[in-house]
Amino acid sequence: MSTARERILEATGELLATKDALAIPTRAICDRAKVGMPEIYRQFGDKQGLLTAVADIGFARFLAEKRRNPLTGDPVADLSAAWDSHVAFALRNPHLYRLMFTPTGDAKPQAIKEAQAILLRAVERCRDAGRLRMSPELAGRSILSANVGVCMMALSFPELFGDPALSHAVRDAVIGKVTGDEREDTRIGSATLLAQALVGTLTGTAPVSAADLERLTRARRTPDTTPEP
Amino acid sequence: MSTARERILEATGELLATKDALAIPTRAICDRAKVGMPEIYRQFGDKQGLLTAVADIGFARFLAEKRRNPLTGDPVADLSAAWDSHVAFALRNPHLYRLMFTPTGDAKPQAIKEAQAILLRAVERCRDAGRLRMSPELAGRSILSANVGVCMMALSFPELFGDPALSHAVRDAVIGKVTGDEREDTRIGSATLLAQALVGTLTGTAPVSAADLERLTRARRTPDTTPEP
DNA sequence: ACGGTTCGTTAGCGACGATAACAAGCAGGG
DNA sequence: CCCTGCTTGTTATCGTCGCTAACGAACCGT
Repeated sequence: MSTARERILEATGELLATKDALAIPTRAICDRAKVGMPEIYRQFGDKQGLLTAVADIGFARFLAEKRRNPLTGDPVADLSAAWDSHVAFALRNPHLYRLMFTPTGDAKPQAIKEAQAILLRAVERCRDAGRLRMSPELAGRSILSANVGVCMMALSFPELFGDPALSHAVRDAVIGKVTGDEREDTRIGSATLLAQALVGTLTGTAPVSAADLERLTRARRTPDTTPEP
Repeated sequence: MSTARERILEATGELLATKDALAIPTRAICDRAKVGMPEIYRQFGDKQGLLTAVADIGFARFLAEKRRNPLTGDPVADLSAAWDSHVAFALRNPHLYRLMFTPTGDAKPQAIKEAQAILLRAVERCRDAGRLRMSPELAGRSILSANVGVCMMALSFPELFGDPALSHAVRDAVIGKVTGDEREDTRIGSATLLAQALVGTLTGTAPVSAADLERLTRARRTPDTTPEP
């Protein structure tokens, strides 16, 4: 048999799969957990305390799911995968997600700092790969803010904002801005082709190596890594 | 003397400036509005009905504030200004904002479609100026989702996400991606300079006009407007 | 065996959302 | 004028909620 505290947390989590957190009566929790009402207040002091404890457990699951995400060689692709797993978690546990990311009153779960820390590490891998254009802190918070916004809108107004293409658009926008958007390369590449064509038509000589041009443009690009004032 | 309905709405709005919506007792509303309790239920049928009515009034103020925003010649700059006024409104009316954008239960205010419509018009002005890279609908929803996310995180976790620089970073990211980021022009411009230098060194002739190259690159860019499959 | 801690049970308080029942005012038509 | 119908105010009450007090039973180490 599990302890009373564990049963209360588990029962709350199960009821949270059906109703919103504030719509769950403590008596229903006690019934399901086979516990008397005072046990909740002995263990958590408050209903808010119970809910924040549940939110923290939710964060633990959330972060465990993110840690289980394998790291590929491309840290930017890992950022995208983390974004998608975030959205999937929100859609799979809507009420728990709202409890975690829109705390009521002054009951802010402190586990969000850990989520930010994990994102920070993922962003720092991008920086180490030379693919970050701002401070890791600002980058991580930008991604998390936009990610939460997409999830909240998808949960609150699914008919208008539930489209997965919306999530992908915002994801590519913010990740692309934070890291060096790979479209830059293709665009500069097309300008390179243009330059090659110009050289070819104007001189009739063989075009310059694309690798040479790429090296030159990369040299021009790196100073942009410093944050704007 | 105003009608009972107006007094109830006004009283609720005033109390909403101090507490969260769900923490406001209907009796406090009745006391302040000088109304008996049944009046609320005669007018709005429900507390949810009252709150959604208040949320709709909040949307009206929100949209009026946006409409008051003057239109400059640069539609992209107008998008940025709209983003900033959105954030300012959220920080000025935190509880009302949460009531508007994170509805409880099934009480979704329908006024959000109007907000999306206004954003849509602002985005279409960008498209008419040739500065849009996706469908206006997707663009508007992307901006609104990210905007709401920044506001919600700033309200819920101000010590971590209250930095205005964070709002600006996400704003520039999503607006830059949706419209044609002006950095593209500068980057392509530098590549153009590179091409000019190449042409100059390899041939010794006068470089091609930058306007000609810009016209060519713009011709290559427009097909990207079509949404990805 | 004993005292302290944890857990379960009952009962109850005060506040809340919501409703019923009824009275007061005020319109317009006979 | 009264009668009728509608909106507004008043009081009382119901059921539920979060929360607590009081008491008792089980457990555990010394």
